Order: sequence, then C-alpha cells, then structure tokens
Amino acid sequence: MNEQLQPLKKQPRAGKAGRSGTQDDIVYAHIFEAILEQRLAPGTKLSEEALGEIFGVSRTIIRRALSRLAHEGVVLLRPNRGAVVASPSVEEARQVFLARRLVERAITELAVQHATAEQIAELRQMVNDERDSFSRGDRGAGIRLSGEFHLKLAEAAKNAPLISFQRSLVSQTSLIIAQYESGNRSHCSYDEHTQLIDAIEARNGELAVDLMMHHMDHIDSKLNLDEESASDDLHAVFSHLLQTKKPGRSTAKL
Amino acid sequence: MNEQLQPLKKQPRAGKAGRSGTQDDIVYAHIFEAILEQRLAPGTKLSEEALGEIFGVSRTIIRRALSRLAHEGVVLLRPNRGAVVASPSVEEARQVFLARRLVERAITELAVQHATAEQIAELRQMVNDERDSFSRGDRGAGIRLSGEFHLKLAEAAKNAPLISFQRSLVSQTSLIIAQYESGNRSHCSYDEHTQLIDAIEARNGELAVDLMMHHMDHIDSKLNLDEESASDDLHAVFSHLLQTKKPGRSTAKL
DNA sequence: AACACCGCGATTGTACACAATGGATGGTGG
DNA sequence: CCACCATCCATTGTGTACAATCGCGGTGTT
Repeated sequence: MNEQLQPLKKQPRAGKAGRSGTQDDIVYAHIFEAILEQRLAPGTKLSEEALGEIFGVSRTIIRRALSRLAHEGVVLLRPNRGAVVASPSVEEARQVFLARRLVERAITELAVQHATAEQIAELRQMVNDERDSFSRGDRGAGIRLSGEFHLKLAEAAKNAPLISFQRSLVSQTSLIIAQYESGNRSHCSYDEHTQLIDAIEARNGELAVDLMMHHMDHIDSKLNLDEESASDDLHAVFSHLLQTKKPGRSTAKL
Repeated sequence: MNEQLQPLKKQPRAGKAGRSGTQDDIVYAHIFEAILEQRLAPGTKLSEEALGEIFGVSRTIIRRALSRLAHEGVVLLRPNRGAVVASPSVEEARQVFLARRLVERAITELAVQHATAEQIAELRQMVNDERDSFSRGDRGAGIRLSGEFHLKLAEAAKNAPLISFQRSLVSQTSLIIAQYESGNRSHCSYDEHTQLIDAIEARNGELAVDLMMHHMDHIDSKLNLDEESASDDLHAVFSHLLQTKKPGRSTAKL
C-alpha cells in the first residue's frame, strides 16, 4: 500500500544498491501520489531518465514503477514512445464507474460479514484524516485519502482478487475525479463514509449497500461526464488525442 | 545443456532487437500456456537464467514476463528468492471463485446487451475448438480454451476494467482447476457454453445469467475444495512449503 | 552428537552501455 | 511558397556486467 513516505527522495541514495527492494515502492508511491494529487496533469510525459535523475535511481527502477502504474491504469505506456499520465476519456470513466458499482456492492456485503472491530476503528481514523485534509484545503490529499478509505474497506472484505481490482479501480477513479470534478462543491463524502461505517458496524448489510450505492451516485453526480463537459473542460476532452495517435497493440491495457 | 527449443523462435534471432516488442509476449504466452496445461507443476521454480537460455533472450525479457504473470496471480514472486509457479490454497481458490461469480454475472448481462453478431460467431468457433481439444484428449488445451471463451465473453461486455480483471481471474481459475479437479469427469462445459451463447444471441438476459451461474456451480462441484481435500490432496496443500524441490523432471519441455 | 557460526555458491537486484525506433528538422525540388 | 524527403537527435528497448542477498554446507565448540 502507499504509506505516507518521507519528504521525497531524501533517502539513503548511497550511489547505488542502497535499500534494496523498497526502492521500487518509493518511486511508485511518489509518482502515484503526484498523479492523484494533480501535481502531475493528465497527459504529462514521464521521461525515464528525468525521473531517474529526480529519484536518484537508474532507469531500471523507474521502468518497473511505470509498468506497475500502467497496469493500474493511471499511466499510459506507449511502445517506443514513453509513458504519460493517463487521461481517461468519458467512455473510460463510465466503464470504471460501472465496474466500481459492481465491486463496491460486493465489498460492502462482504465487509459487513467480515470486518473486525480493529478494521472498523482504522476506517474511522481514515475518515478523520480525510476530513482534516479537506478542511485544511488540501484537495489532492483528500481525494487520495478518500480512495484509501475504499481500499481499506476492500481489505475488510477479505478477498484478495477483489482487493487488487479495487486498487486499480480506485486509482483510476481518483484520476477521473481530479480531471472531471465540476466546481468545487466540497467533497462531503466523508460524511457518507461515516454513515457507511456505522451501518457496517451494526452489521446491517442492506443499509450499508444502500448507503454505498448512494455514495456512488453522489460521486457520479459531481462529475461532468455528460455532454456539457464538451464546452466546459476542453482540455480534458482533447488531451487524449494530443499524445496517442496509433491504436498500437499495447497489451498493457485492453 | 543449453539446448534452445526451436518451436518458439519464429524469428530469425538476428542477434538482438529483431521484432521488438513481441518478444515479451512470446515468452509470456509460452510460460502461461505451460502453466495452464500443467506442463509446469505448481511450486516449480522459474529460474530467470534458465528461461533466458531456453527462449534465447536476456533475463530482462524473462523478468518482465514473470512480472506480468505474477500480477495475474499464476506466478509467485519472492523477493531475492526468485519466482515459482503459484499453488493456490483452498482459501485462495474460494476467493477467486467468489469474485468470478460476481464478475461473470455482470459480464453476462453486459454481453447480452452489447455482443455483436461477429463476436457471437467467434464464441461459437471457440466452443468448437474446445470440444475438439477434449475429444482429442488434450485436457490442458481444453482448460485453456475454456478459459479463453470466458475471456472472449468479457470482451463482448465492452468494459475494459472488467476484461482486465477477468483475465486475471480466468488465469487463476485455470490453475486451480488444473490443481484440484477431481477424477476425470470430462469437462462437459462446452455444452453449457453453447447454451449460453444461444441465450445471449436471443438477448435473453435472465436465462443467460441463470445458465452462467449454473455453469459456475458445475465448475465448483468438480473441485475438491472441501474438507476432504486435506487428506486427498496432500501435495497441493503443502506444495507452497517445498518450493525448493529439485527440478529433476528437466525433460519437460517448456 | 548436536548446535551455532561462518564462508561459499548460486541467484536475484541494479546500473550502465549500446542499439534501434520515432519524431523533429533542415534542405531540396516542384 | 509549400510539400516531400533524408538526416539527425532524443528517448526507449535490450543485453550484459557487477554487486548484494539468501540458502546451504563445512567446521569448530560445548
């Protein structure tokens, strides 16, 4: 999972072969965060050499991190052309949301059955962090923490494949929200999150699922996925044309 | 000792950088097939150097292929210890099947809505191939083709995230079937596949979902996932502990 | 004889060098 | 003046060398 990492790269360094193993995760997590918090705009080119320079590692590490990100759908890998931050089209966004409804419903039902008291406590803590972020005005961190809440919920469902899928969906959702969210109608979702936890703690499956579905509705309704987005968010609409022209058989993402 | 198997290298080698890009897929596909067709037993160690020799590529390529396979869940990557063929536990198998029911239901509903005539024709073709494999006694190929049928169905659902998830689930399911299937009660599933296609072609959503769920039941019932497996399939139960087993059966061609 | 420690071999992890690809650029011809 | 084409440059793809790590077997001690 993406823990809060150090200030950024201020790590051992040691020229080469420092902390083995975690290097990957550090780079991965930092790029991931940067994208979700919109410090990296959709369409931005992610040069291997530049990133290697920044993080003080070789391209080998960067390449692996980009590969992971591509598999999760937040980065687009174009053969021979490098990587860019993904910019989901409206159609892609719709597909992600459809899949998410499906998965969230199942996760909610399972979480009601399997969530432990400890997990519920952790969930409440996350909602607090989320609220703090928004009240602090840190929208990026808020979006990210909101996503991590849903990921934590997936863990409570105790189903490894679903967790993995949820991670991918949440990542993409966060990217979509960052890209399409209309206005700054505050992300009041943390309130819905709290109600959801209450229902889960009470082991009220029907209510929990109901709340989750409404939560999904609310997220949906905050986005400009309809026709209006054409005039409203021109950059987002066309950004996917700016970098990729060929429908290459990239196996990364079907 | 470094005998390179020819069947793979459709390319003239050309030292390096022949057909760039496809190298990955070739290696990936071959290992994948070998695992699903049980030519590589669960727990078998997958040495990077050995595989590189066999396929005539460097460890770089092998490593990427193993990484992909690990992400799909058919290979287990142990830091500093190398890769082994995954050997799903009974619990993991249950989780995969739970997730699959979920996804297959959704895919079926979507396929009923979106499948084109061409896709339906392709599905029928795949069922034919599958039947041929089983009648030819090629169980491994049959399992694989059966999986590919479900993957094709996912494509008809026109939802990229679901397709990606389904690929992972089908891979793991095939591995589980190969590992746990009881007796040799023939894989009659191709018959169920045909009925399913009929229902989809008739745009009968309820019937299609019903058939799919029964299909899942049948697959389930063929497996030894119950308590009896403890005594019945000792090797599978412990295989994840004896990964260092000697690869004495080197005669098995990849 | 059993346990613990230490060094060795094998294998993976990382960095780097070189080759190939694709886009950009400048020159030439219509 | 514009369009087309050949060359160049930047960036990615691949192979390979080297270093770190882990498991294992030998050796010494209690």
